[in-house]
Parts: sequence; structure tokens; C-alpha cells
Amino acid sequence: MKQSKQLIQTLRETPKDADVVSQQLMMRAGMIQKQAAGIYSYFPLALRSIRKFEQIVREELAKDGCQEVLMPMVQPAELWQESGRWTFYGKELLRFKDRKEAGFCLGPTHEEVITDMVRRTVRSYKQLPINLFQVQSKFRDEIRPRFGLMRGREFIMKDGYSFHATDADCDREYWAMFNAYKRIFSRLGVKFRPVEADSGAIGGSFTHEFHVLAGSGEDAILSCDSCDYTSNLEKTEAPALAITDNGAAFPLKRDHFATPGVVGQVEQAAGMKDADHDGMPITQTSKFYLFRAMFADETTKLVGAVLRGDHEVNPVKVKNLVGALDLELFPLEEAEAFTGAKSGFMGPVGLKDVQMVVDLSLKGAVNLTCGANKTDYHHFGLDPARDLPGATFADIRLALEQDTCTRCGKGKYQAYRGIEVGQVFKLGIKYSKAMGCTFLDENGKDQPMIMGCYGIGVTRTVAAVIEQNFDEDGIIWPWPVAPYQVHLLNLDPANAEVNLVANRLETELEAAGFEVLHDDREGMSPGAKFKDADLLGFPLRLMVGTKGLKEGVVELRDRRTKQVTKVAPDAVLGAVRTAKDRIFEGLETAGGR
RNA sequence: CGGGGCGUAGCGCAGCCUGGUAGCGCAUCUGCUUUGGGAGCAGAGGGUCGUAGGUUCGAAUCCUAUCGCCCCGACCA
Repeated sequence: MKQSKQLIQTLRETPKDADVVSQQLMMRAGMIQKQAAGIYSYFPLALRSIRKFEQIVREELAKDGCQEVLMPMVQPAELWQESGRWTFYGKELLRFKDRKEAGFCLGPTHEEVITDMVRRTVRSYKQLPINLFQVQSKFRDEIRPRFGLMRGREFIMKDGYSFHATDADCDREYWAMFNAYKRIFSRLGVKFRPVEADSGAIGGSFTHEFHVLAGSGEDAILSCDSCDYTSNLEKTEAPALAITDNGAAFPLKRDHFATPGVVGQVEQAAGMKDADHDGMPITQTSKFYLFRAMFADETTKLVGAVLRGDHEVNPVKVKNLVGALDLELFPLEEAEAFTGAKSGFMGPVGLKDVQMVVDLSLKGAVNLTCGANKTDYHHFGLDPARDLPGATFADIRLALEQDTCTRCGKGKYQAYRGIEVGQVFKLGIKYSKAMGCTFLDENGKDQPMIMGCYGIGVTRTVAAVIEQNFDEDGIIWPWPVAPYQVHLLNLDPANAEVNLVANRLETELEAAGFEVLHDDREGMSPGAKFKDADLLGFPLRLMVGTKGLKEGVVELRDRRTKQVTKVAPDAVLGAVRTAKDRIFEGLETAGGR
């Protein structure tokens, strides 16, 4: 393919509003253009990568018997009213009316449509299980789209849905998809992890997210260095730490420490002074959070969370513990009014009508400090079990790197940043029940189908690949999704011999099945072509120039290692094959474990 | 939502404070010379200065509104 005929317009300078590496490089490489906040056009190079990844997805899903469909992006309001999400889904659901004033929305996901399709088609257990997927554009009107393709409003997604007669069969499919996803991301050639995640308010017994590891990832992940346990930080189980020995328990000393104006846990610990103490160890302090929990029956309740001073609360754990639908920090003004103390001096003692939860690492702890609910004062001698009657002890803290793994008890957690690119989820009968998607079982009884759903953010994955694979010069494409595999640089198109050799190599490599972009642009200095090639980042660069041909060689350069091999033109095909094999040997597929 | 910043040629920016009718680099086009890490010279095209009002003889510049874009935010519970 001749580059001079391709629509590839590189930019020397980084567009101002590109804030993450993948967006900067894709815009500079002329792969994408922004049309509006979170809405992009894909140019040929980008589309080639996207299509390649889609192809991997299709091939792997086909192995598990998944069937591809295509559903409408514009969906009728009625379906969403049936599932209850028309009102429940927030402003991310872009709603509008057609000329007849009928309600519609742009599909942010397709549970409703697929459920409708299946309920109108499938009637018997003999037609189950079935697993349908599509690759399609989604629209979610994000509050704050950012990070280029990683959190856009319109994006391409592979979404799949399975329907089963039994719970066990749904579980089987779940793990089949789990393994299919492992194959997909392994083939992609990136470092990734399947991660246990919180299943959220939707319910469902379990869910895994697939994360591409990258320093710029939005999600924190902890992974045991000894066993398989890998989880999203919002779910990671935290071990109960050994109780700090604070001596024999003494009664609660109210308002013991005067700590005027000292705010912040570390400063407070240092500021707690009396005859016997010049500051307290932070492990002997406690911190207190007041939440308002909202429940399915629309009631609310105050929940107080007590943790060791150096620990952070994990609101997701608190939410799940009290069985709330949603949990929010009690607004500061209301909290101050409720406790009678300014921020920094609130505490759990003596509060009425608050459900207290205490972190496991404080179970058995005594002689702690806590806010006195009186501005500028702290209590001393808190014994949660004694002073907080009715309190529940549970794991409610954020796990930390180097915490001991709760699963194997041996390893330590290692922290990673991840970009969530896929999720497998067991839906159960939430949609099938609400929408009457039923089948007749062996006994002729009507049953709601058990559903699973499985998503992969296609465009986000392509961006994530770049977030993980780049250097100061540009993108470093993994072979499987590189727009082209070989960038053939014709360094002197005006020279007949150079031209001849370059054209011959292009033909030869393409005939051998390689995807070659031949930079045959005239009047461009070699340096400029090198820069462009680095930016576009195809795995191999083949340079044909006057200088080399004088020695009877052309040069093959590995984009990632920057290693250059000089080969005779006749030996290029073999050298490219060898280089490809070498690249595949080094291909990162970690995470498949 | 709160706070901050920015909208001037395809991209990156200057000009604005102190009003006088728009400029630089890259990119694009033409010609000549160049050709191994973003070449040189000469010339050319391209902007109702986000939009709408207002002040003024005169507004990119001052005022008001509006739209768009970007960033940041909650060791305190």
C-alpha cells in the first residue's frame, strides 16, 4: 500500500485538548479527530486496528458458539419502561422524541432489546442456551467525557448476552466467556488481568472485570504476588491487622485531648498531648465517617464507620454490609449540625440512631482516641466493643499494597493501575422477569430465563493498548492490532534503483501476506519519514535508501527494541519472518493465569 | 455540582493590559536547489478573531450575556 495514496496526516505538535497519551498520539498520528466532547471520527489507520481487534473477538467468541447479531442504536422508550430503567437510568441515557412525539433513546447498552428479541423468538428449553453478541456503537451521555477514546460518549463496544434454562448452565457459560476473554486479551498482546469486581446495585452473584495494565489506568487493582487473587481495590478483601497493644483498658476519658484547630489525621495524632503523651501513634487513633444509606424501599439511615486513623474507608464495602442501594457521605453541614462538632472532631460515641460499623482491624482494640463531637476535643480510651453497643465489626477498609492476601494467607498485595476493557457479568433474571422473557421447561412450566452479559469496550481497548505501549517517539503497536505490520520507507523515491527495490519489496512482502505501508512520498527528507514512522509505530520498519543500496543492503528496524538488522534485498522476506517470530515470542500475554 | 483556565488560519501560539481594521511557526500549493533523524530559498492561498448584544467615529482588544472546550476538587467524616 502506497502511503502517498493514504489519508494519513500527521501532526508535529500535540493538540492542546488531548490530555492522555493515547489520545495525543492517535491525534498526532492522524488516526482520530474529535467532533465534539467525547465523540470521535476514526480515520483509516485507527479503523484498521479497531477491525483487527474486532476480528480477534469474533474468532474467539465463535469458538464458544456465540452468534453475531446487530441491534438498533435507537431504541423505543417502551422497552426501557418495561425494564424500569427509563426512570432509573440517569442522565447518561440520551432520550429524545421522534416527529410523532414518541419517546426514544440512544442505546447505552442493549439488555432491553436483546431480551425483547429473545422473548419473541425462544419458547422452549430446547432452544436454550443461546449466546448472542454484537459489535456496535454505544452512546452514554457521560457527565464529564475525558481521556480521549477511554471515556468517550460514543464508543464501539462488543456486547454479548446469554440465555439459559438453569442457573448452573448460566454459570458454565460465565466461565466459558471468562476463558474466551482471557484468550482474546492474550491474543491482543498486552499485559492484562482478570479482576474480581463489585457487582454493584444490579445484584448478581459475581463478576469479573478485565483490565489492561497501564500507569494511566483509572482503576486501582491489587494482585497477590503468590496466588491468583486479583481484585478491584473497591472489592479487595483487607486482612484484619494485629491489634496494637495499647495496654490495659481504661474507661473512656471524655474530652481528654484538647486539639484546637488541628485537622487531619496525622496532625491530630501529633497534636494529642497530655502529661503522659506527646502525640499519639496514629495506629491508636480512630477516624469516623458518617454516611447516609439509601435502601430499595426508599428509606434512609445514617451509618457511622469507625476505622483506625491510618486506614481509609471503602464505601463499597460499607454499602454492601448494610445492604444499601446507594451510600453517600452525609453532607458536611448536616453532619456538623447532627454531631454538634466541626469537621475533624466528630466521633462515634453517643450518637443516636446511627448504625455503627467498625473495621475488623479495631476488633479488640482499646484505649483509642476519637472525635468528641465537641469542636477542638478528642476522647481517649475508646473501646469500640464496650463504647459502641450494637456496632458491627467487619472488613470495611480499603486494602493496602503489602497487606497479606486474605485468600492464600501467604502473598502480599501488589498494586497496579488498570483500564477496564471488559466485563463478564451474571445478570440472573432481572431483565427476563421484568420483561417476561420466559420459556417452557421440561415440565411445561413457564420459567424466566437466566441471563449473563459480557462486554468489551473495543475502542477503549485500542486506546488502552497505546496507553501501555508507547515511548517518547510515538506508538509501539503490538503486532496483532498494528494498522500495518511493516513500514517500508523509501528514503529516496527520486532514485530509480531505490524506487525499484522498494517497490519490489512491497510486492514481495504483500504477496507473502504481510501488511505493508510503503512510504513513497516524494520531496520529504529521510528524517521526516523516520519521525513519522516512529509516531505511527508499526512493529517493523524497512528502510531502503541510496546509502544502504551502495553496500547492497536494506535495513530492518524493530520499533520496540530499536534494533537494526542489515540484510540484502533478496533476504528481506526471510528476515521479516524471523523478526515477526521474535516479536511474537516476546509478546506480552501475562494475566492469562 | 463547585472552583480555575482557554476559544484568533488545519495544528501550536502571539496580539488584548494601553481600541485604529490581524501576525508568527508548523502544515498546504508553485518553482528551484536538496535527500539517512522533522532541509533551504523565493513566492502563494487560507481567518466575519466561538456566538449574540452593548459602549465607541472605530472593537480580536472594553462591558454584558451565551455556547463550546480543557483542567482541578473532597489524608477533615
